[in-house]
Amino acid sequence: MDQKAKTLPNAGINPNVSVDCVIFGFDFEELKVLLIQRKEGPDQDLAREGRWALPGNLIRDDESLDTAAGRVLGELTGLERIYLQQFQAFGNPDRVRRQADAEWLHYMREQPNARVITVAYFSLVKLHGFEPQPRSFARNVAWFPIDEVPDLAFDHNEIVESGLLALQRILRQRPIGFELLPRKFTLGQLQRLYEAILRRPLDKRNFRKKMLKKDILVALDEKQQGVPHKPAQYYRFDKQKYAEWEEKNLDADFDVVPV
Amino acid sequence: MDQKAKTLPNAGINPNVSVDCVIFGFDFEELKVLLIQRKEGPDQDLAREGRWALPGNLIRDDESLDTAAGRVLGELTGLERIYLQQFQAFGNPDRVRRQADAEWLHYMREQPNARVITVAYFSLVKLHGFEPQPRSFARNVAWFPIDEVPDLAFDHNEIVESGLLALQRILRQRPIGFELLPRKFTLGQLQRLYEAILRRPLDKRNFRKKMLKKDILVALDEKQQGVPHKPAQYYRFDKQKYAEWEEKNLDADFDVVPV
DNA sequence: GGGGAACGTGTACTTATTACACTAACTTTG
DNA sequence: CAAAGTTAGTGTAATAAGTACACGTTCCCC
Repeated sequence: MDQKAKTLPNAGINPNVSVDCVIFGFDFEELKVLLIQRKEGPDQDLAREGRWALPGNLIRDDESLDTAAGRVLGELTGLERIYLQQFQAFGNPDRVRRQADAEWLHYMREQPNARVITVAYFSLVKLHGFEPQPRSFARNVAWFPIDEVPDLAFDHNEIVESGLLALQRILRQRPIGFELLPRKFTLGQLQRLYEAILRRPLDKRNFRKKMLKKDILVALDEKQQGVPHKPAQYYRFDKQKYAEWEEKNLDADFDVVPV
Repeated sequence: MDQKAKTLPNAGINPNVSVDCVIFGFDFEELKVLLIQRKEGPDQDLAREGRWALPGNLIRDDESLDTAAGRVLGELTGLERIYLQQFQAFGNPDRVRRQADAEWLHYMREQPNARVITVAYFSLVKLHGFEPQPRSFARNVAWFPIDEVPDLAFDHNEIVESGLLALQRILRQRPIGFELLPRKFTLGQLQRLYEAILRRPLDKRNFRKKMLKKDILVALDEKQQGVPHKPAQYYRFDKQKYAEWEEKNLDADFDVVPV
């Protein structure tokens, strides 16, 4: 039985399940999403009409969902050890139908109506100083401001929407915003990040008060340089201190947002 | 191509994706989980050694994930319009392997190493006055206290754990506890429900103060009868009032728990 | 009618949230 | 080199929320 499997071009790949990643980045001004256009080839009409889509792929039979998402991300960005979290599975019967190309022919005969279920992840990338390169399955890669996401392939607009909601929810439970910033950052940058994700203005003094009180930031011996205004103090996030905070507040949310 | 599909016993069923439900109930004392033992038959060794398992099933090609979960629940309990929410997909490569029975033989040849991905839902049932009957795919059905869940089939223990965490999280964001109680209930019962889910004691006066202040409960003209202590006031949850609360507090959690 | 059991209530203290405006430090421009 | 532009950085007073805590009440049962 393995013999036949090995002769199939897609052996070892699960034709029913994919992962898709909503990759967020922050350029100190806006929240952005990384989208791709697929290469020509057998997958071509999966993203019909050249539309932009979320990076994603069918999973292999030997990898977990998390691993598959990490693989997709790695293939696309070359980055590893990136914040990655599953947030929802999508499986409406009309969402994605596999194309009836030769490679899946056997399978299509047996499951003419099956659709692809996708497990969606969101991912946070320090886009500071990182420009994604088209590679592997992507013909084209680009960051889009979250407010200017075009019509995407399949149900990917819905997935982006849900991903943003998930990000907002989790931002108020854990300090994941730092995953989107370089090691050193200013409080102003951090506040703009929170405002970009939550999509509302926050009071500067209250935000700083609440953030500093958590005692998870350490001020560096360094200030901004070359800015046309009063230079800001740099801080970094202290993982160790956050772990301590967490231990003392086992059940509580990590909420730095004035409601 | 449909011809061949129709001759297959499992046509229209997706062999790679299932849904599983963590069904919670509350008997005024403990939080409970509904588990099943499967019927003998082709599925028999899916739940090896007669172990208890979560209710679940492979999905059909013509239904959404939510629909599939609702179907499983309906087949099992006869109940409909029950609180049901997806919380996580599980897909470790070693979690569940399809058995190589005759029905899936074609498929098994092509995907010898595929495993079943499952999308897990949690569900809240008013178990008050409801006794589940073994039916459809279940040989045996029973409620287990959340602290006394036995060794389950596959990775179902892990799924139950995650389901409880998801329930705890969401209980602090929305007033879903009422889904586990009958229409009329006392504040004491409500508090015990919160304590059972969150697994810690809450201060009675503070809990009542916070809960009543939300203005989502209405006192009924009725008190407990036949109890060997001072009879408690009955209340009911007012969905309309909660909708109003929600509108006024768009971003906030619905948190009635003294931290 | 006494004991057992859960119900129902209030207050004083501490902590968190909110709203709000000006000076400081740097660059650029004229 | 002075003025304009820009963001940084800071404090307080008023209100709201959270916390800790104890005792009389009302029913049933014996």
